[in-house]
Amino acid sequence: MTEPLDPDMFDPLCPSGLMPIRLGDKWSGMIIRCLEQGPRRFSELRVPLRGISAKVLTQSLRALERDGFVLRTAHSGPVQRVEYALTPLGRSLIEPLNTMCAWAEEHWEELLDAREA
Amino acid sequence: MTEPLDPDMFDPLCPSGLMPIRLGDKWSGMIIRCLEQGPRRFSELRVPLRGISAKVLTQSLRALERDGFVLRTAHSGPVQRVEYALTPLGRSLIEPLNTMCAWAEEHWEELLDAREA
DNA sequence: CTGTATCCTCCAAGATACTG
DNA sequence: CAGTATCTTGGAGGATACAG
Repeated sequence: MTEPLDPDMFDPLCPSGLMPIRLGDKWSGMIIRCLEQGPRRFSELRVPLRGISAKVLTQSLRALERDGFVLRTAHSGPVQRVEYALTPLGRSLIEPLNTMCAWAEEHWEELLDAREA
Repeated sequence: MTEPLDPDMFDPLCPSGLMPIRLGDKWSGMIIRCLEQGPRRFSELRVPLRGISAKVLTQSLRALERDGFVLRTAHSGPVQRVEYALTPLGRSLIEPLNTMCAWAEEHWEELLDAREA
């Protein structure tokens, strides 16, 4: 491991390098998982993501939208109603996300044990 | 999605919640991938991880060690020589990591396109 | 070679208040 | 309801110098 990896993780355009940009933050992964079962409204997302501030949720959602993971739809009407849904690209992330979570469920006891020692 | 997820992502002990702790940072995932092919020395790791400072590499390695992903071995001798290797737990992360990277390789064109628009 | 010790900067995230 | 506008802060990450 003295040579750059293939693909080079530090190429600014490298896939691996892109991941942290949007999934390395605190909320993106969780938001995507919250949208797995179908579109949700802004305030519906705040419930399972307890603790998230409106500002941060807005920021995260905007970023996910910009990157094509999420689609924002504002329904006009007497009461304001905005829905967020996964795009096909966003849905394609569900599987790798689940792989990670499956790993965590399978190994977190070990992790806790290691941390104590 | 108005109910807590199952498992609840915000349980302090939840697997999903644990992930960002060690893999959400900038370097942990990459370090683990750098150790995939076998043990590496401190300075060998700095090459592919170009740009990482000694301080940050040390911090990351210590954390990975504490969590049981990496094993540190100091070989005594005339010249100091320290090797880092994946533990079985660390190796078990390779697959989910590769799943993520495979996703990225497959979709980053879409991601770039979305970002331009 | 393998780190420590300092100092510094930046920014994600949170708190709070306010708006159409 | 779905956000914006400000202000603040903790801590990750980096630069540099030094040490065993």
